[in-house]
Amino acid sequence: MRERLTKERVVDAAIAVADHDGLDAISMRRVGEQLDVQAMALYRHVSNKEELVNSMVERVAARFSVPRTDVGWKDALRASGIAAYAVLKAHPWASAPLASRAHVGPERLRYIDAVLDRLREGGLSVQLAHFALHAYDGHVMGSMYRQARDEDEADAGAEVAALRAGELSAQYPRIAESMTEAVHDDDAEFELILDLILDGFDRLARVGLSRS
Amino acid sequence: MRERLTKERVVDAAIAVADHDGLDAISMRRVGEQLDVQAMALYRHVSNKEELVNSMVERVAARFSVPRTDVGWKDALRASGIAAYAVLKAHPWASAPLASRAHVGPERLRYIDAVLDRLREGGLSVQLAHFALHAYDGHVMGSMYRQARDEDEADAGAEVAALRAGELSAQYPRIAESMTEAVHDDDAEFELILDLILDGFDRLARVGLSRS
DNA sequence: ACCTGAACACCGTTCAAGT
DNA sequence: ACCTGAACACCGTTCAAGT
Repeated sequence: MRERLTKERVVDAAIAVADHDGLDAISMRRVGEQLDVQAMALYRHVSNKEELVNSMVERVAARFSVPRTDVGWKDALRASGIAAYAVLKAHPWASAPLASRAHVGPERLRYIDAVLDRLREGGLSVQLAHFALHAYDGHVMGSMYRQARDEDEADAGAEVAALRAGELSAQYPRIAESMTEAVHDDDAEFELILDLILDGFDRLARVGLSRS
Repeated sequence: MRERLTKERVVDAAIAVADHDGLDAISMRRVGEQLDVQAMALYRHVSNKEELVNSMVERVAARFSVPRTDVGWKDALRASGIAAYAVLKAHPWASAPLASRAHVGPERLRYIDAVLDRLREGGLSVQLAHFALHAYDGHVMGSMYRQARDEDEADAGAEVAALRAGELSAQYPRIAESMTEAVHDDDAEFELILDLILDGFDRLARVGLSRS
């Protein structure tokens, strides 16, 4: 009845749990349950929980598509950034480990190398490309990290609730203004800042960063 | 002998533990031990672990100094960003909760309101200031979040170790180039990207973002 | 060869009991 | 009023045992 366990099935099951209930819901017992197996059986396929999580993250990173080489570097990186953002939207729990750079595996390296290559081709020095990678990557992973927590916990806190209700607007007038007048469109915001980063580094590259 | 417990002492002890061993080392039993008290005694002063962590984060946020109002907005925000970054460097465990926007308390709101005020004064529309806040805040909190994990775990992974050893440089040539030729100066990187963000939004404000 | 049961040292948290 | 002990339902992980 029960299929034989494989590492692939273990990681799949863990991803299903995380997609449903978040990364904190991952426990060896819970993943085992998902597979109709005792927690201890998982240790045949992953050496410990950390390796399981790393494998889950790698699986997500494997879905990041490398920037195209047949269009301009900014267009290519813009598109690959938006694509990675979309992948993360489907697996928001992966944002935290990805943003924190805990364990960088081969899939991640493949992606990073391709991004660096585009940046270099865009005329950025090795030094500037290194900075640009961190700005780009930090923005892509970091944006989803912030959003993930904004949603999944309704743990807004008493103050934010009061703000939303219109109280405290005297105490924090600019926040009140922002909450009532600004459009809160995470996707538009993501793209605007992404462009700002790419254009900013383009400008720096063209000015020529002599020190490097 | 033992001083009476107060919420302040509980939070102080927890911060000491986190400064020493990271956020994951925080447990009610461990914090109790630090205070020569059973874990259960802490529940007199915090309603649960989540509230304890929120209080720890608020204490760090209390040390963020608001941007000055007697200099230009970009200089002011540049300085306050660097100051916040320095505070986080002393308490890197706070970066994760701050970057994720889990629980925003009064100290955080005070800081955010002041940043928004400077941005508005710089001529940014409500909409643009809202985006700029996220870019600015995400960069400040996010940079330290990445660095925190880069260091505290020597869990670099087999691949990164191999890269450092010069192997795999054929497979990931751009990463190899970056590792050998680029200067890895986190502070300089932080400031360059901070400037890029501030200058970018300044430019957008001056061009006039008609939609908003 | 593959999975399980029992066990160990941890968690957060509740609640009745001690002083 | 303030702290503790015992307990409950969880963790990750080890190891000997079962099939």
